[in-house]
Amino acid sequence: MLDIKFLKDNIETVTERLATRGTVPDLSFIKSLDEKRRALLGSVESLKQKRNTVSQEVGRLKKEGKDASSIMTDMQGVSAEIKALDAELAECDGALKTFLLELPNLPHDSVPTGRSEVDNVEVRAWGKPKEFGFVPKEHTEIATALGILDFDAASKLSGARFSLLKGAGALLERSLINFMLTIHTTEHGYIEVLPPFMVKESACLGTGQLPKFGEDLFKIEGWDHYLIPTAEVPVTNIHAEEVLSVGNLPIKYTAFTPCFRKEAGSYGKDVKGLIRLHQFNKVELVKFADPAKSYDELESLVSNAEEILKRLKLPYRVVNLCTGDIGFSAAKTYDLEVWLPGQATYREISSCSNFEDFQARRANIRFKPEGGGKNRFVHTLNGSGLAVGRTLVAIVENYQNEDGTITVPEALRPYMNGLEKIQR
RNA sequence: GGAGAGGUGGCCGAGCGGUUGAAGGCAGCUGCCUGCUAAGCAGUUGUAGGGGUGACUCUACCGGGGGUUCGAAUCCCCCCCUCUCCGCCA
Repeated sequence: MLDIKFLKDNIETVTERLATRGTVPDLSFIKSLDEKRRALLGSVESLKQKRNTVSQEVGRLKKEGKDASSIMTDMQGVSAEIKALDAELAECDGALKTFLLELPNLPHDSVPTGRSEVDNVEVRAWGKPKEFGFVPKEHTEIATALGILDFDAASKLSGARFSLLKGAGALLERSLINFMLTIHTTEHGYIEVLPPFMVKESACLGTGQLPKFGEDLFKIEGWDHYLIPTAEVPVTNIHAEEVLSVGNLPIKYTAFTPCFRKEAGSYGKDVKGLIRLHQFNKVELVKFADPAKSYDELESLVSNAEEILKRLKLPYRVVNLCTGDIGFSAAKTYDLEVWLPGQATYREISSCSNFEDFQARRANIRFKPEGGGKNRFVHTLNGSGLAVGRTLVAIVENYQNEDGTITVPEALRPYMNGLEKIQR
């Protein structure tokens, strides 16, 4: 959510900057709506002041045993008027809030301007795609043949876009989770969190999934709860409605959770394999930062996620998403894209963003600045560290051998009971 | 699921229809004092929003939302959460 004060004083700038994202909002009415609101507020507050003083007067008269019935009757009218104005004011506030909740974040100055993913800018690349002495296969083919992935069983149980891992496949997924969490907690200083996988509507409003993107969420029938689409939602909202002390910043959490997404509108995209599922595992990194330092924190968050790929020796590149491709709540996003030899392409495996105070304002997460003064909103950041299923895909494809086996990356072996090779 | 108790300021805790933004205590801050010394005394300390260049001032906030009333932290209704006991259960 953008700051209404900033917005109404900078309508043209805001419009221009939002336009670079591809949405051209009509902000013209904001100013008049805000003026209307302030006018209403002024009159209702002076009426309330009148009511307060007269009510005290009534109390005093009654105490003295005098008659107050005529002013009491007068005040009935005043109260009715207050009620009507309050209702009008609430309507005004509601309209403003609804509008603000559906307005995306402003892109940071360092975000390249562009319309779609083709305008994203590669920042750096690490590792060289391996040369295979044979034609590398896609993960589905390899893993299915090895009996560690069973899509037939998954679709019998749950339909399309679900997966079922077996044997060494399930072990690989579990080991990856453990591996990532261990590095982030013991080397990168994150506190591990295991949050609920269902959250209330307010949490989804806080991080920006609602009200606009409800069609992507699974809602529990007959209940005000949603399956989390990412750990970002429960973990960021841990500190909703709180005032943190600046000395504790940055607060860094890492969390493993499954993620549930409807993927509505993605029909035909990535239909094969483990790339796009209704349920997938992810290890998430979340930070609450001092606004002055949040962009440094974004860089270190990205490097924390990169470290996982480096340890696994998986080639990747870092991409600075352009204005047309960053998410609704983000001010700036780096994607990590891992090389997939079976598809001969880089695929997104992590997305790391600084949301600045966009989420903090929604979730009301503040901090007391150094030396006191008014409470301010923190900056929130998060990133995948990493998407576990896609990491498994990358390992299967990058570590495949001509004979159909998969070599286990060295860094992972301690987590897999020393297993060096996955074979039938 | 059944029965009960409760949700008040940074924390503890009073208030239960009328100067109560809220006693008292703790904690914090500021002075003063200083041979009763891990002390004493005095003052002060919330958030959000509106108006004013400003000193300042007004409004709202006692879990959330409605209602009754001239007036609600206090009464009524609905909801949420926490705790205790019972039942069920991994």
